[in-house]
Amino acid sequence: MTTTTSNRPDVLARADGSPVRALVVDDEPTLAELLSTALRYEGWQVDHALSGHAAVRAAKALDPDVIVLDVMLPDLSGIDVLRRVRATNPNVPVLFLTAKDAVEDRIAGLTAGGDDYVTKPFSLEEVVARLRALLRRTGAVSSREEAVLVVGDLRMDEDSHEVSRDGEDIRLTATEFELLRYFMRNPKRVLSKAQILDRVWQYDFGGQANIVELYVSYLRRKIDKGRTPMLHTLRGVGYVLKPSV
Amino acid sequence: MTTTTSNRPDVLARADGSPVRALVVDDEPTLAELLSTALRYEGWQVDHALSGHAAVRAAKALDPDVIVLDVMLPDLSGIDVLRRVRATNPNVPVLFLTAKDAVEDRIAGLTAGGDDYVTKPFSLEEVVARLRALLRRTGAVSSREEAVLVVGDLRMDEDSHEVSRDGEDIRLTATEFELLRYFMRNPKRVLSKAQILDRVWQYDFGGQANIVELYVSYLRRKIDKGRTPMLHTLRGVGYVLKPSV
DNA sequence: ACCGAACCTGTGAACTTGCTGAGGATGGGT
DNA sequence: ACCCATCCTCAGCAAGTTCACAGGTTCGGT
Repeated sequence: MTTTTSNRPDVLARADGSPVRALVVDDEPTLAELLSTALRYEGWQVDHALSGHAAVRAAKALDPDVIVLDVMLPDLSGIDVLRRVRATNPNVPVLFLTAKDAVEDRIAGLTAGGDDYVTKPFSLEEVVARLRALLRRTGAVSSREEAVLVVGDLRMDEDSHEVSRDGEDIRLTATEFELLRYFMRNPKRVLSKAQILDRVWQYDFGGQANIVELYVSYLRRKIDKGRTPMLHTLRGVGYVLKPSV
Repeated sequence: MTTTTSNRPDVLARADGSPVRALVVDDEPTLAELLSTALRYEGWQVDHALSGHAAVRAAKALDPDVIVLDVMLPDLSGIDVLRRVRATNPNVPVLFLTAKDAVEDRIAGLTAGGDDYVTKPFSLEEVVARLRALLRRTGAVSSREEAVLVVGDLRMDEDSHEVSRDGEDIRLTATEFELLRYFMRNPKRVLSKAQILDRVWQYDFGGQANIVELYVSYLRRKIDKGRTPMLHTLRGVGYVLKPSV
């Protein structure tokens, strides 16, 4: 069961086994590209639209399983796009992108229907996690999978944010949680510091590169302290999370 | 029991197991959309009509289990719609939406048959709760479910509005009750402040965002004071209600 | 053994987030 | 008309979190 089309342990798929279809809507080409690439890496089929009108057309033509929608588009407001898209795709879940300091971007009611949003600047890990959560909830994909990640005796419940090792509860901060989630979604795979930085930190992070080392150190303190280590350093390469067995 | 079609603990269904069918009638597209999406998220099958005539037609065609009906439609009065709908669907329960300052006796006439109403602006949590109550009362759905929510030693009777923890009665205000109900319908799931705001507060709430913090604080005072805490803060993420075990 | 590079981690400052007391506004009930 | 419960704003405090920096440690190669 480990060797499917991808060696990722947890690629989501639709009921008929075909890949998840996502539509990314952002007028900034760089961001649209960044998101598209990240989602393709999840094994999904991705299209993107650079305007509201294009988004409405694309939604109609492609019938995506999920939509990532920047609420700040030049031609149509987020709510307009949503309404028009819902006219043809009444059930598609939407993840909204909104500026953090947006003067009340009127996101009110957007999460009410079960949709969700993330604020810019976001981390890719966060976007992907939320999309997966949306897909899980709406049942659009065949996920035998629960919202629980398990690696060895390490356990993470994405819904309740509970983490435990060998039954013992572990409290993590938001950043630690995201970092560990990234590791747990890629067990036994070496992740370089650059990869981790790109994935777990906000895309505009401009700080010192050793922040990853610092947080790995924090994580080890919480999950490896006094136990068989699961988080290993590969000098000059990166880090791996491996079952302690 | 964890792996049903949805991971919601309490999705209502009809006798034959098919989803509940709801018809939303409101001439304001945004509101109709908001309601429809929220009800779909409950796992129901939803259609909406934007006028009285369309509503009558839709009711005939769809034979819904429940109808959400704005009494203030441009083409037909609420009474007319009700009368015509009842001609083809004599038993369908109706939840009326009415403006706050609407004349009281008219509503009284409408709801005489066991129907119910909420005033605009409403909170989604309230609408959903009333609809669930209507469905329960009319027996249109197979609800093994009682009107009682239980999480750990916390108990809430939705019909009598009684709340107790470990046998001890707790008096809650209306807002506190709705907030706790939302938590109890989503135990062990992180709820963000935005989600809570969208769901528990009226859709036109434009106030300070820290209102959620305030009410969580009130709730804790009443349900957690001097006990093992059940309402936990996840900094930067949201809140979770968990059994104190 | 030695050396430099890579990595680890203690310290503390800056910042963010959440909590809660005080009090104003509102509205229903008597 | 008054009172009281409730809802909500505001603002200050407390606590948690993120991050830079720097000195210490480990590792691999020679």
